[in-house]
Amino acid sequence: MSLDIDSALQLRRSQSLTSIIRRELEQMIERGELSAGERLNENALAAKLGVSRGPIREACRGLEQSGLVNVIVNRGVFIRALDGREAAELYEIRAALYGLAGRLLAPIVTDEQVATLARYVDEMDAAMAAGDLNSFYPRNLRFHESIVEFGGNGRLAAECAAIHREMHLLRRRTLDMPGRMETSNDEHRTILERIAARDAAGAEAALEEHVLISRNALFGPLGHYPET
Amino acid sequence: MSLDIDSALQLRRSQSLTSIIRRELEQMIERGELSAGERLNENALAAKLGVSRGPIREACRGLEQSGLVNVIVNRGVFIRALDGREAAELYEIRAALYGLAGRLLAPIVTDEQVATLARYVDEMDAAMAAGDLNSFYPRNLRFHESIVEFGGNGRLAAECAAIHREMHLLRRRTLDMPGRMETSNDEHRTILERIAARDAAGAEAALEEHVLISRNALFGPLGHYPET
DNA sequence: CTTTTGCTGATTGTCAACAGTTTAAGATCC
DNA sequence: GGATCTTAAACTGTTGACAATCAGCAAAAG
Repeated sequence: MSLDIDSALQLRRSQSLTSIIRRELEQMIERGELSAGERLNENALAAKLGVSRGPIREACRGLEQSGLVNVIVNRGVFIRALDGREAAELYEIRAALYGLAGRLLAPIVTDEQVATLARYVDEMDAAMAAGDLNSFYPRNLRFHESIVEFGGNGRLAAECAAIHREMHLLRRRTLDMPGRMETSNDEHRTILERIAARDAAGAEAALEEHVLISRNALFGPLGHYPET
Repeated sequence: MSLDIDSALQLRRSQSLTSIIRRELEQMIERGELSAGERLNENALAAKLGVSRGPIREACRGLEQSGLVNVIVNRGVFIRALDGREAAELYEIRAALYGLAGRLLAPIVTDEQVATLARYVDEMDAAMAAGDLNSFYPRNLRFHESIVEFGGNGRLAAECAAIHREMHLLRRRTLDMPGRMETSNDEHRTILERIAARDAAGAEAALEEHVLISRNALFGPLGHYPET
């Protein structure tokens, strides 16, 4: 896990140790190597990465601001744990933002972009038929990312990516549920059709609903926020 | 501007210097004491606040992640400047989030909350009649904050506050424009009426439109993003 | 037996110093 | 006079060390 010497020296002209470490920690969280509630030991991390505590601490302050860790004074930094209420809140926001993305994209989408999105959906179908979840998941990610990116609002894309990162703080995954993969891709087809038809309002509604259905698959169709 | 010794020692039991400094810098940006593009000198800041560079740097990494500053390696941290495109993108996101807030609030709003919102609108009318912009602006802020807070999605409120902070990176202010104050409060009344009527879709639409009208007052009603 | 008090080790918060890079002024040359 | 190289000052990136604080445990008091 130690950083390559040559590339590290190259990178340090254009990147600081802090940013490298921050990205490393983000990926560790995304891969689940750091689980929610766990504490980050500054000394241990510094020793493991071969740097001093300064850059580690700076990276942690960045992670704190992006919501991936909690910092308690004189106690340390803890990988943030999303409780049910916070997760539900995030899903609501995510639904609104994806809806916006669909509304933005529909009027300006190119045929080529539609073809790209269609390819993702087809590949998800194939992965589904093969029961290959490890292949399904990245396509699913790319499908949603592409819709947001093609929409042309760069900040929206960044915001959605940040929310997606934060979702990894929740242990349970929606798509792990039996049968969710099939219905999920049906929804993807609906979204695709409405985008291809340049139907802004329809695409917005379909994307919002898609996210909210995912939330309900986790929490059940509640009117209120779940406690845990 | 040096921190009061006694209160500083009190606070250091519950807060780190880093968080104090971060808040201080945020307020400096909000008050316009730090203007866009300006560079932060770590040594000067450290001397001015009576601390070392460590906490300063940590605070800056937090500000970087929340989008208030840009960090260029070996060059320093610069107060971020919002160009027209980024500002327009932010307005789009803000419109969607405020729309969501209205949709969430309408079904659950209490009579007391409606009365509070009505009071803000009345006070804005009074400020308007007196031509008192310095009184209008904080009521306007509280009106929007309250709608988001009453909606019950705490994360949404935090997100809206972050976007609002970021808006201060834009020099021109919407409400400074002649006539905007009047039309703005008309829109507030519409929003209030629809919330009071528990009309979720109507409140959502009114809030979205309100934000987009503000954007257009800045940029003109464009279909595309302005260059500057 | 439970609670409180006082240690001990580990960990965080902060600082001052060092190393490398950028910037800007001055000298040199055309 | 203008351009380019040189050099020094200023600044950032990083480090190691010191002081303050916290968690855990043992001993003493009730």
